[in-house]
Amino acid sequence: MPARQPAKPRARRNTSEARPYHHGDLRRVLIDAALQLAAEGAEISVREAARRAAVSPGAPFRHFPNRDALMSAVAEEAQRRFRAEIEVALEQAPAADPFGRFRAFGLAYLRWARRNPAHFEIISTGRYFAHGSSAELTRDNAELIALTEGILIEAAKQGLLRPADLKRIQIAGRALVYGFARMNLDGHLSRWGVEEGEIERMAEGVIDLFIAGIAKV
Amino acid sequence: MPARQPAKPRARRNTSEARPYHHGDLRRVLIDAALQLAAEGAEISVREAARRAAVSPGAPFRHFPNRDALMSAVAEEAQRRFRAEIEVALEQAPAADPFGRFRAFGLAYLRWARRNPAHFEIISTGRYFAHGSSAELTRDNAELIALTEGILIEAAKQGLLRPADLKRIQIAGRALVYGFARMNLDGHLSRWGVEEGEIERMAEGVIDLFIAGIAKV
DNA sequence: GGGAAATGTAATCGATGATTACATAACGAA
DNA sequence: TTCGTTATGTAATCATCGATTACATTTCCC
Repeated sequence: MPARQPAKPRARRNTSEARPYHHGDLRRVLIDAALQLAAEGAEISVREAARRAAVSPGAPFRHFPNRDALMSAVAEEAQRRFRAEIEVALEQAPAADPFGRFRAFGLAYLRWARRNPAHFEIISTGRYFAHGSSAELTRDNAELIALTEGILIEAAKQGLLRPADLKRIQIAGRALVYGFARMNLDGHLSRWGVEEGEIERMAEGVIDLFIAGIAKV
Repeated sequence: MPARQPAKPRARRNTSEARPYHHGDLRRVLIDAALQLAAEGAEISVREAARRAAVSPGAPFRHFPNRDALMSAVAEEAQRRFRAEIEVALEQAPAADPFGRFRAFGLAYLRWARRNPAHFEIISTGRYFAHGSSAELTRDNAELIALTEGILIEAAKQGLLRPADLKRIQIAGRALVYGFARMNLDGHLSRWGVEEGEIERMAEGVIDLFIAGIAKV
């Protein structure tokens, strides 16, 4: 693999500067800077990312045709982390217990969204760039959808569900989890009188309520 | 009430212009222009609103200290319309039928969000301004929350619910509806294979599924 | 070695939110 | 009616941002 080292320039011409003219991996650094900007609650701007990479304002455009492309790359990275964390959580839940898996999925989803609000916003909102433009993003997303679908199919196979259209259950479940995550993100929960300390517990309660609602009595 | 007429200026000095120097009700016109900008899917910019009001770029700042204040006023107007439409829908549903009312609420909510995506986004996201700054917005919102609370209390009083914490049910229901609205808004539904024509039906199905889940069996 | 390609810089453009000094109209008290 | 005060709009200006272009430097590969 061509993991280039920064490769100290052979001849240094500069009087005092330490950084070589070429940056090493500016693309990567810009994405990380943007991710951190978001995490700090700031707007992501190309210039600020460039500033943090100690590079001229025009440099980023060598790696991204426009701001949207940077945002798209940022979203890809965030979505990768999101998916990875959920999959780790699911490894702890036995495949034979669909409701346990559903619960684990929902909790991991909500926990990540809560810990990474700005990143969650970027990957879920489709306001920062055209979501269709990234194949990787689409793939990661489809993978998560397939995951929940598999869980529900298993539940149906075991005869755990009340009679209902599977797709409808799946979408309702996702809407519930997505909605809770966004209510928190958008500051609705405090307006609903849910204290910061209660959120985690309320998340569990809401998920369990949903499961009880679809489970055969 | 001091509903001032535009009050044709007594003496006209201008050679050809039709519009008087003072605008009549620029504040109102700016809000409407901004609402229309949003409805057209464009970004709301102070300058563009001023342009549409045929007024200089600095004029809006006589009525709004900054862009956020304009956005806040826009949100207030949108939220007023939102609340009004939901309340009209609820008038059609008898108070004695809580589930019918819950259903009517959800459907009216989702229909408005679907027909006014940009306005819904503005009032729900809290990304465009500080939501706490508008008392009117807070009041309209609290009113809607109280509405759903009343519905659930009535359902409990009639013994229609399975045993569960009311607040938990309320938040779950709101998360479900909010989540569905946002999934649609954020383009998730198409990624989930829900065609445009199916959305309305799917919305009903999801709401009914939730009601069935909380109803006593 | 040396030329082509990649990558960064500098200068510049148009749009935006915001501020300031100034112009004009409306209002109200004498 | 008149005249000063206040409200409201204009013009000019600034800093920031995304984006483009011409140019400089470095790396890569034949």
